[in-house]
Amino acid sequence: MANAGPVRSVKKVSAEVQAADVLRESIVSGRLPPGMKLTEIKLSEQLEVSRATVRTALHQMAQEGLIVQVPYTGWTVMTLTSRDAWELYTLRSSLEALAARLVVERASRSTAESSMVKERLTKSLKALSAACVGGRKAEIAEADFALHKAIIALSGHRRLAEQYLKVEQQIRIYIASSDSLVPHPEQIVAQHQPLVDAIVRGDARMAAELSVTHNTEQGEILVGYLREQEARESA
Amino acid sequence: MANAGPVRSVKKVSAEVQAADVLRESIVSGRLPPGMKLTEIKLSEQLEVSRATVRTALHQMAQEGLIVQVPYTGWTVMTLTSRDAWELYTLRSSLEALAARLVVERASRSTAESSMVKERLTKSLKALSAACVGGRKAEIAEADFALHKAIIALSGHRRLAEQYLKVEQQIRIYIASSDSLVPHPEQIVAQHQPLVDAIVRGDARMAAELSVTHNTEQGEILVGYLREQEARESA
DNA sequence: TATTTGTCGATTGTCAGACAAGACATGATG
DNA sequence: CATCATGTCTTGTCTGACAATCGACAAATA
Repeated sequence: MANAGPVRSVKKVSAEVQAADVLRESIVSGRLPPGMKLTEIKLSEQLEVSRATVRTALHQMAQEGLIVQVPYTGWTVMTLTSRDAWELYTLRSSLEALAARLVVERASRSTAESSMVKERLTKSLKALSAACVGGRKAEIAEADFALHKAIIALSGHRRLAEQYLKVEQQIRIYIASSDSLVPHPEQIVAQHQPLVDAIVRGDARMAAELSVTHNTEQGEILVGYLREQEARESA
Repeated sequence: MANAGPVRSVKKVSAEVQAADVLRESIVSGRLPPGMKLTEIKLSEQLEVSRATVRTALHQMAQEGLIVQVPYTGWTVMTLTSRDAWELYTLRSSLEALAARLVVERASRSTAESSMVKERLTKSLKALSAACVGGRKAEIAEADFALHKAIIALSGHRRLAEQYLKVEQQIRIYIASSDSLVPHPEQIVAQHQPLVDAIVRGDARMAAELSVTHNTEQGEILVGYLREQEARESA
């Protein structure tokens, strides 16, 4: 994620998917800001694909919660309120707690699985720690996402991963809009270490609980920040 | 749900949505069985809409997890394995537990909210009870879904409701394929009563726990049934 | 003035038809 | 038997067109 490869090479992907990828990246990176209006024709010109292709890509993005469509009127980049933030963090919290439990269960099945889980999680945690030392917000946020995503991936639950991805992408919209939302580097490792420990230790209950509390805390910070901002704007 | 209004009247819906609705209904009702192959052209003739319109409807159904697409090859109605069942029930379990907690929290905010929650849930439970007396499997399953969905709706969490709907629809594919999966009528009320009680009583922890156990039990029955069936088929 | 009505431009919704591209089955060939 | 050409089916994508709807502004009206 940090160092984009020079060429995508071999893997041929359909124009649909390419268009969707470009759009998604533009949105989660903040290049297309919330509220930005998108029109099919302009996009088809910019992306050099037909309107039909743009359309399917737009529909997919809408499905992913990154844009909204108003019939016969247009598409706009999703604008998220404090309530949306609440929804996203409560949901994320639940999904991660489930994932944490599943990872523990999986690790308890064999020593091979167990050591694999341990290895991946400690690796992600180390990467996060390193990013915190570096101090660059974007990298920290990325490493943070990566750790959480590692837990999800280790759960081996396809639908869970899918739904989680959707939540994550929407959360990225906030991060793109203000990296003051990234917690202080000193706290981050301290926040994640216990969770990883609990999973590695095989304490499912604790792991789930830590997932919930961690996300809830993060969520409350974000919700609070947005509430303030909304109050300021409406004044 | 029971008595459909005489005429849909005013509300005009787009052909896209109509096509999607027809398809969805055909699948969850079992009229289009799992594994059934769908081709865009045939569907466009049957539904009397253009291929483009069918296409967007198909994409949406794929998104909802009801059909799968193999590039350049075709669309088929989703076939679900025992592993899929496991995924669906673990996910459902988590989502419902979250919803239950949120409903309790909401009910604790005002007596008006509280009595509304109580009213809706007891109403749904009574309907379920009545359906059990009736004894018709399809109606029982429907009332069961309705109760669960009522809890979700009462949580007031849009994204949660969306994701839950997706899970529910996929579960319906199983139910459509064999109504032997509907639990025995005598047990059903006994299974749901404690959950409703816990919510009404305001016991969030218990409500969440009951959601999990209830779903897990249901899920294990289904997974077991499917495992047997799969073993029989592979033999 | 305030309110309703009509008109117009912009944008999506839907359509038809065409061709390219990939997947799959079949049969020919070594 | 393995491998490779071949043909067919279906989706992927494009072009261009027209209808339906929305939003805003102007005009008519009370």
